[in-house]
Formats: sequence, C-alpha cells, structure tokens
Amino acid sequence: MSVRYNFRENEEKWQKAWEEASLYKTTEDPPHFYVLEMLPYPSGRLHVGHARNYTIGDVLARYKHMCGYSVLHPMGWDAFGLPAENAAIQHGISPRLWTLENIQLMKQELKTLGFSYDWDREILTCSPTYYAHEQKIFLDFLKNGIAYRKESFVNWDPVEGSVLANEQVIDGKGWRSGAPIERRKLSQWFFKITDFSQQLLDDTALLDQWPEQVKTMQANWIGRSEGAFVQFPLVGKEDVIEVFTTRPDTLFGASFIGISPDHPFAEMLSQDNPTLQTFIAECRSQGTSQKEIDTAEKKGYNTNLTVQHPFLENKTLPLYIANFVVMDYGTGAIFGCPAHDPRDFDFATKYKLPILPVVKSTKEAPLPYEGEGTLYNSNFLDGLSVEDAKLKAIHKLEEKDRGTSKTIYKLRDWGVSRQRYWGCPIPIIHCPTCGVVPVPENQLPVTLPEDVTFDKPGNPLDHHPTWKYVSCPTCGEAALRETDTLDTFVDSSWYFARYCSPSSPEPISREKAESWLPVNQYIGGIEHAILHLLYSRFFTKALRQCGYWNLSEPFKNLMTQGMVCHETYKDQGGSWLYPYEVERQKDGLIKKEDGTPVYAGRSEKMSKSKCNVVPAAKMVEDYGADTTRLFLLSDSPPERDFEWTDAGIEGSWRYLNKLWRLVTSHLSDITMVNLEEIPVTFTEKAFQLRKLTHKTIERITHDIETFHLNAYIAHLREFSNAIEGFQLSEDSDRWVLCEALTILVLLASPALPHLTEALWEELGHSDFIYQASWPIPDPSLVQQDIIKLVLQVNGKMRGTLDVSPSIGEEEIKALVLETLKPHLQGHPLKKFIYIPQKVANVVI
RNA sequence: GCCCGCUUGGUGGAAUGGUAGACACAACAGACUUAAAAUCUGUCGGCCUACGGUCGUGCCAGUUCGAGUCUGGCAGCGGGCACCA
Repeated sequence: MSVRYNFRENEEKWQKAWEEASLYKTTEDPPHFYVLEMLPYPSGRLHVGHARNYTIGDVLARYKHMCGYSVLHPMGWDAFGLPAENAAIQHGISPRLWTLENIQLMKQELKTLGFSYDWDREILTCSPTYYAHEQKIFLDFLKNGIAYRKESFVNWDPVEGSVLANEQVIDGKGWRSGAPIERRKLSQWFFKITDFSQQLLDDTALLDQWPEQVKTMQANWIGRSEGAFVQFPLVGKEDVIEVFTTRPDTLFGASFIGISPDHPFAEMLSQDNPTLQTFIAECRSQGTSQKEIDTAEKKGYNTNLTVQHPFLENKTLPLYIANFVVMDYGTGAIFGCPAHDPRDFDFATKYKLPILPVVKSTKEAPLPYEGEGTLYNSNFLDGLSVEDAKLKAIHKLEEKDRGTSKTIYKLRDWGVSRQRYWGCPIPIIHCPTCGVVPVPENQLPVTLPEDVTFDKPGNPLDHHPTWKYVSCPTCGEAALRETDTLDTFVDSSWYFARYCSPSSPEPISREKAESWLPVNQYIGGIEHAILHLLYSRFFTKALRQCGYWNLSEPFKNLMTQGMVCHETYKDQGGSWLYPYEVERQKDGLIKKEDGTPVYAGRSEKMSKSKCNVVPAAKMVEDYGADTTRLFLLSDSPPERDFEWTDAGIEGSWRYLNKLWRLVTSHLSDITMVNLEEIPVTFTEKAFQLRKLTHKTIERITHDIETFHLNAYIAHLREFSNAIEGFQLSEDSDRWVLCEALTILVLLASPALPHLTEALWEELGHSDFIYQASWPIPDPSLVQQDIIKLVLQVNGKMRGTLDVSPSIGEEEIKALVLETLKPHLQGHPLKKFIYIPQKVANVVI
C-alpha cells in the first residue's frame, strides 16, 4: 500500500468502472429527485466558475441517490449564440464546427471531474433534434396568441450594415466599426409574456424555496404599479395626450408634459419640422439599453404647444418631447412634477420650469421630495395624506371624465427575433398573397444551411443564395422564409423539460415531465436571477396554456451560487489578456510574451469575453478531480461571490492524502470487525468518538441539505482530526474505529467520489459507494448530556458552566450567582435572565 | 440612473439575537531527515501593567439584559437593467 495517494491512476480507473457499469444512468422508480445545474454555453474551456457550479450539484445528486432517490442529473449545451458567429468572422471557422469542437473539449473536461451525469440524456440546443421541437412550440405559441409580430427598435451599425447586440455597443459606438449607433425600427417576433404578468407575480408565492432576493428582483422587474391614466387635451387642437402616473396626488405641482421621442404624436409633429427631426434622431442615437437612457443627460424639445390642466381651468402646461420618457412603459407620456420626482426636477431646472411643492414633509426635507406627507398648494387635496390624495384625485378625474385608475406593469413583451445565423430558425414563411404563413408541422424542422459565408455584413441567412426562396405552403406561389432566428434564451427556457424525455417524438412527454418536474433543485449563477429564470417561468405557464402539461412552475428549489471573480487585464493596445499571459513584478504587471506593460482592470465575474478566466483543466491535471472539487467546496459558501486565488489548493491536496493514510493505515486494525455486532460496553474515549461520529452524520446531513457545503468540508476535517487522535487499547475500540472510518468515507463520498470509491473497496465492499446508503445517526448518541451554559454579567461573557439539560431555573440561579460572585462585588441583582441550554445573564 | 446583494484576523471564511474568529490557507518557530520533499508539534486580531484586562465584525446612529446577526442612514465593492450567456 503506497503512502501517497495516486490520483491519476485511481481517478481514471474508477471513471472507467463507473462508465462500464452505467452507474449514473437514470432509473425511473419513485421517489424522484431532479438535480439540475444551468446548462453552460460552450465557450471552449471549462473554467473554475463552471466547475464550482457543477461540483455543488454533484454533491447533492450523489447524496440524494445515497438517500434512496432515483436521481435525474443531466447535462447539455446552450449551443447557439453570438460567440460562434464572432469566431466565424474572425477565424473563418464554421459556427457549427467551432461549437461542436468546444463541446467535445468541455465534455471531456467535465468527465475528468467525475460528475454523476446521465450522458444518455445530453442535449445540444443547436441540434435539429432539439430545435425541431422548439419550432413546434413556436407554432403552438402562434396558434394560442402567445407569439405575434410588431415593430421595435434594434441597435443599427450604419457602417457594418448590421444589427448589434447591446454588448457590442460601447459608449454608443459599434465595437468593430466605431461608428455611432442608431436605433432602427424593424418588424419582429414577440412573445406575450405581459399576458402572464400578474400570474408570474402571484406565483412567486409558490416559490418558498427560492432566495428572497431573486423573488424581489423578479417582482421589481415585473414592476406592477397602481396609478392613473390622465388625459391632457392640447390647447387649440383636437388631440389629447394621455399620460400614466403613479402620483395623481401631485397633479397640482405639474409644470410640464413630456412625451417620448418615439411617441406617435412626436413623429407626427416632426413630419414638417426638420429641427424636431434632428432632435428625435439625436435621441435615437442613444443605444437601446435602459442604462444609457437613464444616465444620458436630460434633454427636451419644446413643441411650443400647451395642454389643459385637468383640474385648473386657467392652467396650461408646456408640451416637451423628452429623451428620458420611454415609449415602452405606460403611455409613453408623463406629466412632470419637479418638486417630487428627481428626473423631473433635473429637467425643470435645466429648462427653467416652475417647481411648485405640493407635499409637505413632517421633517425638513430638500426637494425633490418623494416621501410621505400632507398635501398643500393643491386646492381640493389640501390637508390630505399622499395615499388619500391619490384616491381623491383619481375619483375627481373619473368624475370629470379626464382620467381613470389604472394598474400597469413595467414588464415588456419578450422580443425573440434575432437578425443572426447561429440560432433556431423561426418556422415562418412570408407570402406576398397569404401574408405570414406558419411552416406546416410535417415540414419541421426548418434546418440551418451549412454553406454560409460571413464575408458580408448582416445576416448570412438573408444573403444565402437559395435558402430563403421557397413556395408558399398555402398558395404555392413564390415566397420568402423568415430569416430571423430565435433569441437563445428561448432555447434555455424549456430544456429542463426535454431532459425528462430526451428522445420523445413530441417536444415534451407529458407523462415523463409530470413525473420529474418541477426540478427539485436548480443551481446556477445569481446573474440569471431575472431574465433566464423569468423566461423559464413564463414558458412553463405558456406551455400549460398550449396544453403541454399541468405545471405552473419549473423550479421548486433554487440555489443561486455566487460568482467567481478575477481581475481583468489589458495590454497596451487595449486587448484583453488571460491571467496566464500576465506576470506580476515589483513595479507592476507585464506581458510575459514581450515584457510590455499590462493594465489591471477591476475584478469581474469570469467570462470568456474579458479573458479573466482560470481554466479548470490545469488544476485537474496537477492535483486531480477530487482535490479540485474539495477546494471549490471548502473555500467559500456557495451563494457567496469569491475572488479567485490559487492559494489553498495545496491544503486540499494534503487533506486528500491525510484521508487516504488515515483509512489505509488502520485497515489491519479493523479487518476482523463486524459492524453488525455492536459491543456491549465501550471505553469512555471510544464512547466519545462514537458520539462524535453520529453527531457528524447529523451535522453533515444538515450541511448538505442547506447547502452549507464549506461547513460540510470543515466538519469532515474536524471528524478526521478526531479519528487521527484516537488510540486503540481494547477490542471494542476497533469496532468504534471501524464505524468511524466507514462513516467518514461514506460522508466524504459526495465530495470526493474517486478517493472514497477506492477506500470503500479497501474497506471490503464490493458495490460502488454511490450505491451504498447514506448513514443515519443514532438519536441516543446525538443527544447532549451536558450543556455548556454561557454566563454573562450585564451581557458580557464572564465564564461557562457545565450543567445537565434537565436542571431547573432556581437551581441554576443559585449556581450562577455563586460562580460569578467575584464579578458581582456585592452589587444588588436587578434582573436574572436564563435562556435554557444557552445563557444566564446577571444584570446588576 | 433604477433594482438586488455583499463588507468579520495577513487570506478564504465559522457563528438558530447568547463564548466573535470553527475549519483551512499563508507566515513564523521547532521535531524528524546527510539533505530535500512529505509528515508531525507549537504560535498566529490590536493594545495593556499579559494565568488577567480591554478594544475589536466597513462607517454613524438606534432597538435589546445581550447585536457580526434586527432597524434607519452613509461609504466602498459586485450583479442585473430586456440583443452576452
């Protein structure tokens, strides 16, 4: 028996044995437990952030299997997306081949980490066997009124002549061309997620095992607001501007009306007004992202038109076209009350508009003031609270037929059209006669052509010589295929269902899906808290509406792991550098290759686009899978972000060897032990070890159930330290040692599957440890017979007292006062606080 | 800008409102060794008059017998903001 653990030999041996035994093939017998980690984008290499995510899932999957569940633990690839097209443009490689090569590499890396995936269920979203079903779902959405077409804006790069993603717009300019980006209107496909706003909001109540922060973020995203629509007739014109407001109470403080540059009325006004056209064009030169709109300088165009105030006959308000008003929210028009809204305040200050306060705070508060208070300067609302004034203002508006109460949502419909090649084709044909015609289901899938080129700007599907030219399925006349593809978020909005029946001829086998779903434990990065998770929830409800199943929520429990972050580096030319390309010297960072200076940027979540990734493969190569897994688990709690450092991996490697030695060096001591035959008596030290053994089972079971996985590892280490210090003297000690070692190996197995598999065999077992049962603690050994009571004087710790848990309060009091005598110095007792089993506090 | 988080020794972190720093990493000292590696032992928040005391969980206030933990405010850092995934 070698003293040092040979991870290379051992890990390879057992991975092969597991595969030959099809150990991780899903079984269907109940009870079921579905463990799912968010599927990765195949960017090329597995980095430590991925490895952390999957290790967390693997611990749970193995643990649940040992607890007797049939575990579904699948893995797949979110294989469509922009990076493949960028690779095609840069290196001339086909997006498909690039993606498949990456998948092959990453799959190999995943396998070396020893995860318990059922690879028979692997999904590639870029495979026609997957996206055919997505196209069927799209057609069902269309039939059920969930998919529809409307016009909407995209980022347009006028130099490249193509649509850019938000990520490709940097400071308002195209990332490759550097040209200022325009917002351009295109006709695109949308999913009617807004029909489900209230349901999505209400059903968060069902998600009791989701982190509060995620539910809060989703609720804020859906953004239900109660308020009013208010009509402002234009003075001297027929038109009426309708605004949405959540603050009808502040109508008497209104000093202007702002409408979005994209508002139909603004477009109408601009028709014979070149100055206004220029202004609108300027507004549209902002990108489409919310952040850009919010942080851009407030700008307005005075139309010189005025509107009538709903309550005051003699009051009119100027009508501005304002860049901070968005068309997608409410009516695309607001009334500005500068005294009580910061954006309106900025705007009014800039254009010297009146700022009339109408809500008085109880305390001195600077303007703009958004809090509670009493109305003044407000005619019939004077003296009312904000809440009451809202109701009364709405009531009055309704009475005068100038407005109505209204609840609206910030959530917008989901635009799913992408003007790109590497995505799921939208199964639609545009016929000059019949209009929009769905591709008949028996002609699915609409597959992507392989012979595409990326030498021209724009969508390769659009300028493919033949692909889009088809005949109309309805009338047979010449027609055109839709050349837009689906947003890749669509692919990941239903994959969890496909895993339940990966080869079913229908998109989803209702029987299988309903037997496995909702996912018992979903694990992934907190960065997906809103979009991916909300889209998946929407899909689940939309699929129910289309009759796919009777399921309302996809993920029962959600665990959001924190991000693994790393410093970012750029060279002199501004190109991103990988950490391994950078060397740290006394006076700064240099590029290893040529010694030129390197600039360190802020620490960010690991992502391929910024090169700040640490590949997992190197660690596995140098230290093995188990050490890597142990390190990723032990260093920080899963839900917390952490800054990556290499320091500490050595410590994990040492622990692995320690475990190996601990068990193998005692094998000869315990060979004769039969764990079925419990000795009648134990020595005191053996009894203490038994108690720790069972206490450890209890703690670790709890740690895994609650995802305190760093505590899990700490408790394993504590337990090993205790076993290490245990000296054999009697025969019954051997039994206790054998029990402790066996349980140690079992408890370590979800984290360290290879090492524990070898030790399990050494301990004389012929099955795989994955097939063994998770240990159950003996309740009589877990009970505490002596409590360490903390003694305090005025809340400060002054000592401890060992007492029996059954001791009475009076008895305790006497004992405590006696023990603390030196600290009391004869002061009279004011209060005695006793929290059984915890603390006794003497207040003097 | 808006929404959501996070902040504890040199470092990662532990702590159902009840002994702050478990378990590790790094460092230092020692044992073993011809030597190295490996392994083992010890020290390891600051200050003080040091077998004791005192301060200490980003900053300021509050609630409480008692606050790292709860409440309010501030600062710094991170995530998301609808076409990165």
